[in-house]
Amino acid sequence: MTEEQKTPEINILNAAKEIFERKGMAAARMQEIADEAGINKAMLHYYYRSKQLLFEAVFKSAFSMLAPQLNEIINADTSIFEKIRNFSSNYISFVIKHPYLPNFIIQELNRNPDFVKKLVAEKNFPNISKFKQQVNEKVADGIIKPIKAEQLFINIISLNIFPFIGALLLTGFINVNEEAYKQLMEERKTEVADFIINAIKLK
Amino acid sequence: MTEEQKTPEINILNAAKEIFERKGMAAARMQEIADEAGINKAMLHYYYRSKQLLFEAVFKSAFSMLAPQLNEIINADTSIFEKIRNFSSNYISFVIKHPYLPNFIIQELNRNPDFVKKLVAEKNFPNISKFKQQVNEKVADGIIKPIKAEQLFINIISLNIFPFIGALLLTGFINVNEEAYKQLMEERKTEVADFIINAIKLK
DNA sequence: GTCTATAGCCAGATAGAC
DNA sequence: GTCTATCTGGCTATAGAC
Repeated sequence: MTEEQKTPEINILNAAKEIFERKGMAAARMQEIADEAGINKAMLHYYYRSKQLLFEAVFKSAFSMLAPQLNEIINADTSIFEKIRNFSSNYISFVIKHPYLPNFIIQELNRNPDFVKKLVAEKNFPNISKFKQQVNEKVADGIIKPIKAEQLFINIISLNIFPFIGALLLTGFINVNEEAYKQLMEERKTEVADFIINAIKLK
Repeated sequence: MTEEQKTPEINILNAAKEIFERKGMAAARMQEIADEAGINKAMLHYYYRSKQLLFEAVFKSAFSMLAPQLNEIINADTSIFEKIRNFSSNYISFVIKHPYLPNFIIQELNRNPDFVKKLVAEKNFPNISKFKQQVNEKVADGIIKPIKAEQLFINIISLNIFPFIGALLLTGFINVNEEAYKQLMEERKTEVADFIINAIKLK
């Protein structure tokens, strides 16, 4: 069906995502969201009561799209190298489709640190203990070089997420246009995993 | 001298940095900046005319603190491995002292993409061509594994910057307190360079 | 449920006394 | 140069007709 049959709630939520993710909570305007949704400003309040509540709905929805992606690296039932390859490839593909999403999450977490405590308390953050154990085993077995699982985790996330968050900064330095930068991101679907595996593999 | 002899302009600029970097342009309030500076709101306008102009002064000042740090990796007159070691160590030390700065820069660039074009045009971005040449040489000489200089550059920046921008997200996953996370960042002053060098060094 | 009109508040900016 | 008081515009939120 080309004609989407969506409820007003969903329609508003999608419009709000669009605007909030691009502008952030503080700079977003309810009028803009209404325009994006093709409805009246009053409707936003009718369905979501306030800007704050609408924002929270968007944030939760966005976070629940990102978290499972990150979860994959932690609790998949595959070898450590495969996890790294799958995650990098899948995650980069995902973010190419949702370029503003990671920036939005991180931005709003930074503006509102209490969110994190709440999300942790609600078990919205997968625990990395399984990944940690796996890394420690491989280190002990002499498969990978000695490295703290936490540092490896930080490296994997950094290499996959930052190039999107810092895209504008990086294009400024590298001095390429948007098209060429996209090409670099495509390459990273395999490049990043190769880089990480080279860094940790013994022999 | 313990009593700082600073002009009102500098005093305001410092206060504005503090607030803008933590809250971003849109969420920052002139009243808050005035309070932080210990002066009246009207003074801000007397010295900087408008919020927008004050913001631009802050952004330029912040960017000019960050850019030279990044410049170092590109145009230092040392071996590629030393560059990576120096940069990682220096940059992480720097950001530990200015934790909100990279996030602020990236955030405001993302909200205002035209800034980038302006900054590039004003030559505020160092060109990476020297770094590129150096990487290509080392690849040709069989010192490092084949890798595009652009990808290596992205990796270096990502590994050094993201852990600060995404600190809240990462602490959520790793499930450590602020103190333990700081300790991880301290370790990264050498860990990051080791990781990168392991990834690219040929045997 | 959906709209128009408007209340009410808040923040940037300025007027004007000192 | 520095302050208090105030204007003005814009934005969230709601009242109320349909």
